Formats: sequence, structure tokens, C-alpha cells
Amino acid sequence: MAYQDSLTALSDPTRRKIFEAVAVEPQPVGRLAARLPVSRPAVSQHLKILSNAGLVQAKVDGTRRIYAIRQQGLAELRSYLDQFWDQVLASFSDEINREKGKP
Amino acid sequence: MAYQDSLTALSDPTRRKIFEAVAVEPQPVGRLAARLPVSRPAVSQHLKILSNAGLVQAKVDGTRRIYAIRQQGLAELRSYLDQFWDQVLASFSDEINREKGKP
DNA sequence: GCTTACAGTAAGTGATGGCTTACCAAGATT
DNA sequence: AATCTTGGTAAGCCATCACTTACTGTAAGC
Repeated sequence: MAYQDSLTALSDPTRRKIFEAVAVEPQPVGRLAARLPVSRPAVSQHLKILSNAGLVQAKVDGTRRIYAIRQQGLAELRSYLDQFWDQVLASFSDEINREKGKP
Repeated sequence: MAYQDSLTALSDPTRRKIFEAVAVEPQPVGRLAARLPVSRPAVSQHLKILSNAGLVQAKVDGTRRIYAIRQQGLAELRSYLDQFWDQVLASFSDEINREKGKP
């Protein structure tokens, strides 16, 4: 639901593969499981975690569920990291200013 | 060492706090531990993981080690996510083009 | 209506991971 | 030189987690 859950979700290699596969092309659960070395229930469980993190969402199509990336979840994670990026850039320019003021 | 390790490193709440604290201001291990609800060895272990992930680096100062953010590690993680961001934007414009072509 | 396809849930298991205390190494301080 | 400060390492413990098989539910297809 927030960037915390997104980071937890993407920390697992299998979930990353699922996320990456879904990013390339929205897919039903069965197809994802077929291309992965784990069982279909395992994929379902991973998708639940990714879904709760807001990183993917399912579009129901009969008995099938087509999972796709949810861009807002990705955006939240990006802005979390951007916050640090800004801080890094800020302290870097601070250092430059300190260096300039020295001699 | 790569974005995978960065995601694993930032998936833990305590490590996130350490990373966030170090982002605000470079600090020695002891000070970090004093402000956290875990022991100093625990902080050391977390810093090792963050360091291996390339997210922080230590500057040795006598017996003290001042930990700070390593911007390149953060950059790698950002670009990993940006890759998906680009894909999301691409498929979004694809959809618009499909919609335009329909009627 | 019966069966088949698709997918989520439940329960159990082995491995991983974060924490603690105890210990060790090395530079600072007196 | 003796001690204190600082911090990394070792070993062990408990909780969490990813995975499996078995089961349930629901929509399609004949």
C-alpha cells in the first residue's frame, strides 16, 4: 500500500521476475507460472503481495485474471527514492560550496 | 553490488531507518545505534548489507567509521525502476493510439 | 447439467534472516 | 604501557517467509 510494501515485494527474486514479466506484457497467472520454476499457487501468493503493495493489478476476464503493472505504485516508489536523490545532490553541492569557501 | 541487493537491503525497516538517517547526515555506527531500538552489532550487520549493496560507504576516521550514502548505488536502483517506468509510459501511449484508431 | 480450465486459499515444512550476547581487534587517551 | 572507545565478527535463537500439495470456488465449453 506504500513504498515500504513495494520494497518488500520487490526484494524477492521470484516476485521481481513476475513483476518484470508483467511489465513487458500483462499476463494471466497460469502463463506466468508456466515460465517460472515455481508452482502456480506460489505465483498466486506472490501476486497477492505485489497487489497489496500496489505494484500490480488484475483485470478479471472470465475465470482468468490478467495482471498488469499499476503505474501509481511504481510512481510512489520512485518518489521515495527521489527524496534521497535530492538529499544526495544537496549535500554534494554543499560540499562544493564548502570547498569554494576554503581557499 | 547491484539493484537486486539494493532492493533486499531496503526491504528491512531497520535498514531503511539507517539509510534514511545516513542520508540526512553521515554518522558513525555508535550514534546510529543510539537512536535505534536495536543493539550496535545489529546496526553493524545492517550496515554491512547496505554496504555490500553499494548503498552506503564508510570513511575511516581512527577507530570510527563514518557512514554516508553512496550516490552511485542509489542511481543504479533508480535506473532499474526507470526502466519499468519507461515501459509503463510506452504501453500507456500504445493504449491511447489504439483508442484513437478504433472509432 | 457435467466436466474442464483457471485461480485463489489452507496447512504444513524447511530455509532464511534479524536479533541478542559474548568476544576480538585496533586506534585514542591518559 | 594500561585502559577506554569504537566497531566488526561469531554463535545461537526465534520469527518470518517462500514453497509444496491438497482443496475450494467460479466461469466456459460441450
